[in-house]
Amino acid sequence: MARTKEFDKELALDAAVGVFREHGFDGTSTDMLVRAMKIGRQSLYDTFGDKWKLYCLAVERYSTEETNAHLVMLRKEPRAVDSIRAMMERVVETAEQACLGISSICEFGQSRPELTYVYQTADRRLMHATCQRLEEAQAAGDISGTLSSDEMADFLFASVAGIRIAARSGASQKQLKSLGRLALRAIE
Amino acid sequence: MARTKEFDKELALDAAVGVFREHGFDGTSTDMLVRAMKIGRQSLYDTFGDKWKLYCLAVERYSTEETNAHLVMLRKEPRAVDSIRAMMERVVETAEQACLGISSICEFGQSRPELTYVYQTADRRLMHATCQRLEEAQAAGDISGTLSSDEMADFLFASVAGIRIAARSGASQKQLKSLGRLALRAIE
DNA sequence: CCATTTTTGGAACAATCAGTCAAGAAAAGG
DNA sequence: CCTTTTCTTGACTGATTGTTCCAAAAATGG
Repeated sequence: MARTKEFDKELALDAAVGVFREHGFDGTSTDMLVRAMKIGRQSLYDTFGDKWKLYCLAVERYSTEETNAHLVMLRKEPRAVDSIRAMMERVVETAEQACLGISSICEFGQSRPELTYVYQTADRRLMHATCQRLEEAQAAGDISGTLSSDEMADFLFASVAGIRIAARSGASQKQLKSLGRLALRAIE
Repeated sequence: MARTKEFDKELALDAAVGVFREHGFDGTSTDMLVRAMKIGRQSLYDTFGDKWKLYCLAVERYSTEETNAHLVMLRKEPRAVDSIRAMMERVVETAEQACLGISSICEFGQSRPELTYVYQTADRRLMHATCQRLEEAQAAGDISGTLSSDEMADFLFASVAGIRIAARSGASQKQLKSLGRLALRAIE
């Protein structure tokens, strides 16, 4: 198997994520992609098929990476409630970067099954881990025992979306911190 | 002043809002607009200038109407806390419709000053009324007295965004209700 | 009825779009 | 060295974009 020159596919995908998250699918031209990914146009089509397939791949990659980052936080602290807090704090700190997940949901809603599947896959994985941690925190008496872990997790992820949109609309870091704090307050 | 035939400008704008909120600016073609607004293409350009100006006008109209709807809720109930709840409940009930404000912020962030100005104007008006009501509720002892009205209002609006995105990503009415309830729980 | 104004529809515009083709440059393996 | 594979480049193709022009149709006011 002759391994010849190959550009870094993952790196190129990351660059595509960077463009898509900032300008959306319709707002991104193939020229913008080629420039950002630093590959020839032909390589783009050979490697990723077409613009839509590349977008789906970018959304998928972003989703799994973002989910992984959340999971890392969720396992960071021994006390479950501290991990939950760590997860929200990371969101606050990284909120200045546009979220491709939210952008994609806004742009396409439920109209593209291949995207919906990607969202759901990531959501299920994240939901599972979060609920587990939330139940631990409940058992430890650190958060409310009357709420179901499902609705708490749903609320936290809705809050994440709220925080990111607030950031995109120009909220200060101080305001974002306050949003994160209040989200946790709801489940205490 | 000869009043000649005129199509309903406001009605046409509403139709434009309907298309833009669902497909965004880049995802909307002038053909889609002309069809939805039920006017000739030339009338569109004569009346609204171009696609971008029409979009700005649509965002402005949507913002003020949405703000008005919030304000109506905020004044609906005698008890301040009931009004706040009414405001959130309306959001939950109407969440299946895409929000042009969120869509616009997602698509353009802070990159278009003329849009940013529209957001801020609506936000200021709504913020003022909400803080007033929140302080009333604090005085009545119905919500927390330790939080500032500003951060509570910010949080409620972030929650509105979170709820609407959850809806667009397919959350059930039951889930949305739970989100609204938990948002209020944060400021209790 | 006529004159004026507004709206319409289609044709045409240049610009840009996504995607393809072909030739050559660069890299890798022998 | 040469061959093979991969990548890049630029030109090219239709299709679609936003926008304008123009003439006909419709509606209004007198």
